[in-house]
Amino acid sequence: MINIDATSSTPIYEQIVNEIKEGILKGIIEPGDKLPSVREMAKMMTLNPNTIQKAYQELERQKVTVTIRGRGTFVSEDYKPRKDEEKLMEVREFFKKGIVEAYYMGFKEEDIYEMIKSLLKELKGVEEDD
Amino acid sequence: MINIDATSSTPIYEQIVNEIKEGILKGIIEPGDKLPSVREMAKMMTLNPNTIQKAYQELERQKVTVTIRGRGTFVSEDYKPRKDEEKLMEVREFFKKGIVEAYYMGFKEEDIYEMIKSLLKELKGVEEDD
Amino acid sequence: MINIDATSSTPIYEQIVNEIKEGILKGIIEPGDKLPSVREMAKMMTLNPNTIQKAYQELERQKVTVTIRGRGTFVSEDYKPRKDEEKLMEVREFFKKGIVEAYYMGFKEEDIYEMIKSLLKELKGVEEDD
Amino acid sequence: MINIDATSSTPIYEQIVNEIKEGILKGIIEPGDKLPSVREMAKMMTLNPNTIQKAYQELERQKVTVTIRGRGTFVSEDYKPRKDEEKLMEVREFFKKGIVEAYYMGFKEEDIYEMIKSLLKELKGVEEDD
DNA sequence: GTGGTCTAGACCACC
DNA sequence: GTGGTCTAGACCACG
Repeated sequence: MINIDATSSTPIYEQIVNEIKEGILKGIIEPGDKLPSVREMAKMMTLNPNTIQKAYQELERQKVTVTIRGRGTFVSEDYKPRKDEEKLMEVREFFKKGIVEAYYMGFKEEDIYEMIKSLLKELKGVEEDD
Repeated sequence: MINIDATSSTPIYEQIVNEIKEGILKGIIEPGDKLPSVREMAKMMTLNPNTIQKAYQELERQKVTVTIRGRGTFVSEDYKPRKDEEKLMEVREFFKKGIVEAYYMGFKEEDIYEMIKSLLKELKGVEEDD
Repeated sequence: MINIDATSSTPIYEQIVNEIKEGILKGIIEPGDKLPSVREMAKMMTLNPNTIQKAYQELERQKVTVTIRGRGTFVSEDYKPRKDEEKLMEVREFFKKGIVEAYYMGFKEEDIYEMIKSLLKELKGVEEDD
Repeated sequence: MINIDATSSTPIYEQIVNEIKEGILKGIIEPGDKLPSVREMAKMMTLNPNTIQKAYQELERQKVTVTIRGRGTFVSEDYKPRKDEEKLMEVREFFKKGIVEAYYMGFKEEDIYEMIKSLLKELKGVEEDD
């Protein structure tokens, strides 16, 4: 389920964080679900346990997961979205970089909207029916 | 004109590249314009000339600028957009990360479209009226 | 294995790039092989690590190598040749310069073909027999 | 007749040298012909006279031209090809770089011979009938 | 004046 | 351990 590109410039632990957050949005992983243990995950993905550990810590820091001592790591059931100024700028930056690069690839506004639309569908399409 | 965030995890030279590409899109810098010399820019931004040099070389590698020996670095007059598969994935990734983070901030689809729209206006709004 | 001519007008980092690409063609270095670390290579060649770094980054930019974070730099296993117009012109230029200079040395057509043949053998002769 | 690319990494004076040597091979300029004066050439090509001067000096150093004080610069009538070891290595290097890059573009041996053949025709085709 | 290369030495994030 | 970034300062070729 989790695809890692070892040659990417994005750190592996960050790729894991992204993939898990994406999996939750898509409904593949649900609130309350237990994540595999650090060791288990490390073995599955043939990665250094320290890398998984760092990913889990980051997820917890973002309140996406909670860790219960002795039980494991679970997807938060009561995740409360929080807009802080910093996060908002970060999102803007992602979009801005995307748009700038898109323009330099010859994209038109419509192409950009098209891509956004397709990504929105991919990420939340599952729950579209509620 | 160029804002650098020294605390950002994005390397300084990359921030410079982004800012210049953005400035060109916005029409603040125009094709044919000369960029400040490496030393001049370094002094202006109180950065090491090597850092500017790296940014300029990356811009040239991307064909955003051309350098003329002994004269300086200029914004390309004949930039030809090219879509390669890799670049396309990169853009998709930027947007995907933006959308995922936006959802985790509590954004709705409309909020995302709103932000994209505002960014598109900011980046290309100047030329929209001709 | 890598021979550097410090007196050459060709930059050292570029000589390194060329030598490594040549080594791969000759089969001396194989896809998947790890290159010496930047520091190791720098020590071996008594060069500054930054110089090696620049060579390695250029190799990666050309997709000749990939780097895996924390592990090192490796020869690409899946190198996909791509002809772009610009590269084609570059190759033509190399050959043209070679031919012009050859004529000025008194070479005949046969001599030129002879030299090309000998170089082709040298560069790919190893795999010729499979 | 002389095409200069100001954005090329090849120095302008060197491009001039190459173009003139090529023109002589092609028979466009003939032994005994007078080259335009430095100032004249500089005005024609809108280049700095120093650049032309440097090109002419290099041509003379290579014995491709001779300068007669007060009369001007002329294409040598009695050019004697000289193979020195150094020149030979230089030619080999040009060809080697061309071949290496050609292989990395996906060229086969035949493609390389094809390109060489086409260049030979282009450069000496005119005199093929003697 | 311009950009390009190189050295020396430092600090950092990642695995 | 690995590569990546940055500073400081030097030297060079080119126009």
